[in-house]
Amino acid sequence: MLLVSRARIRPTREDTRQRLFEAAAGVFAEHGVGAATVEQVTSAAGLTRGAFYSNFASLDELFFALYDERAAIIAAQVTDALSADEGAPLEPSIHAVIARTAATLLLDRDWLLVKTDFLLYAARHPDVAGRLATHRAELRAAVESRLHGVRDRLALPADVPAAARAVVAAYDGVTVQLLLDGDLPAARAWLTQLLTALLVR
Amino acid sequence: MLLVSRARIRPTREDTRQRLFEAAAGVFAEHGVGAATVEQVTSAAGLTRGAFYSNFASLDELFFALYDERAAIIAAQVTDALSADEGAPLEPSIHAVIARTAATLLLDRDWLLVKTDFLLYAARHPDVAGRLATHRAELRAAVESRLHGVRDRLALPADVPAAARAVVAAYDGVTVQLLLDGDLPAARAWLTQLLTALLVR
DNA sequence: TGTACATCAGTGAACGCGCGTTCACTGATGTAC
DNA sequence: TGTACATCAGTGAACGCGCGTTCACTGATGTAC
Repeated sequence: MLLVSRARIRPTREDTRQRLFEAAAGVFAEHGVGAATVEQVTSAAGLTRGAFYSNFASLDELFFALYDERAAIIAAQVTDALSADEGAPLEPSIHAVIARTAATLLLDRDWLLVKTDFLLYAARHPDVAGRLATHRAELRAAVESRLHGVRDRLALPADVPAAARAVVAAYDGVTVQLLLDGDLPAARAWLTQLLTALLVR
Repeated sequence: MLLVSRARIRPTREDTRQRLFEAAAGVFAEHGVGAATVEQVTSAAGLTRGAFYSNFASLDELFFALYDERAAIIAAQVTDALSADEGAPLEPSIHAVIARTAATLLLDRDWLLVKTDFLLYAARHPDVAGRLATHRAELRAAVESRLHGVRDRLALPADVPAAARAVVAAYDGVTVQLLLDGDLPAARAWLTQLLTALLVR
């Protein structure tokens, strides 16, 4: 049984995994998946390379695990944020929905870098493309379900799925611009403008 | 003076550079810039590593030179294609302009991979981001100049630059989808649909 | 046209480093008595 | 509560490979006479 009174000296296995995750997120964002090394990740985590091999079989495996974890968190956040006011007594205006979508979708630069790296990885290794497709489908489903509430006011009212895909395309397009200039407020404004043009009749 | 009558045995320096370019385009597309090695490029070109160092200082330098060359070719192609019917007796319909834009912009998968790799590289190394910005500005200018011909029929008639940026954003968004599924006809159709929604009043 | 010489692009062997991967070992944690 | 033992997560040294980079050399091309 675990002695709660005595302070724990050695971190649990899960602690170590988490430290590797966090260090890897930074290293992958900075150098890219292709160029990252085990040494960079473990030294950023303050561990030895042996610790890495005790927890993962390869950098790719860590990269996938990291992507899955972060993608799940983000999908849940987006779903929560978008469905928060659903079924409220007063149906929100479509502009309010767009504002919330634009505010929710754009995330921090490190994640965009890792996500784009994963896009390239998936494009080059079709066998892992399914992971990315799953994540995108989750986001699309969240947007779609949100759009149903305002479907009569959509520019493409008969085709909510197409509208949701258009939202994702606009998001991807703005992501590229954001990666280039790093101007988050401008990206949000631009995304709002695009979504309005795409969705409002 | 060069003897034209005798068949040339040894390729010119420019030939070698070109062979390295072509081999590198394939290797970068397949493995990514981060993971590509000098050995992969030179063996794909049928040369030794020494030949590489006789022509370039580093893989990065080759990558930049390749990007510049291809980007210039593509910018010229797009400009030509879009301005081909300008000043024609009959102003083309906006739908014709959209169709031509959609047909012109989407290019082969290898280029999309390299281009996206360069996007990530630029995002991580702001000092080279200017090269990419230049290329994007050329494309945007070509689109913008084309849109002027149909400005009265645009959804954003007062703001042709914004319309041109929207075209680029839609293009970037569709690029992501195309990298994932490789379905070029679907991507073209989808780009046409997005551009129509964005541009046609 | 022919010969002797200079140039220099590409060769391929060599060197050394960094990295991936392994593994005997350490010492903290958990368990049995 | 205390002691002896088992487990096993992480250490860090070691090995070997692949790669970047260099450089003396080769032989095709260009030039001078």
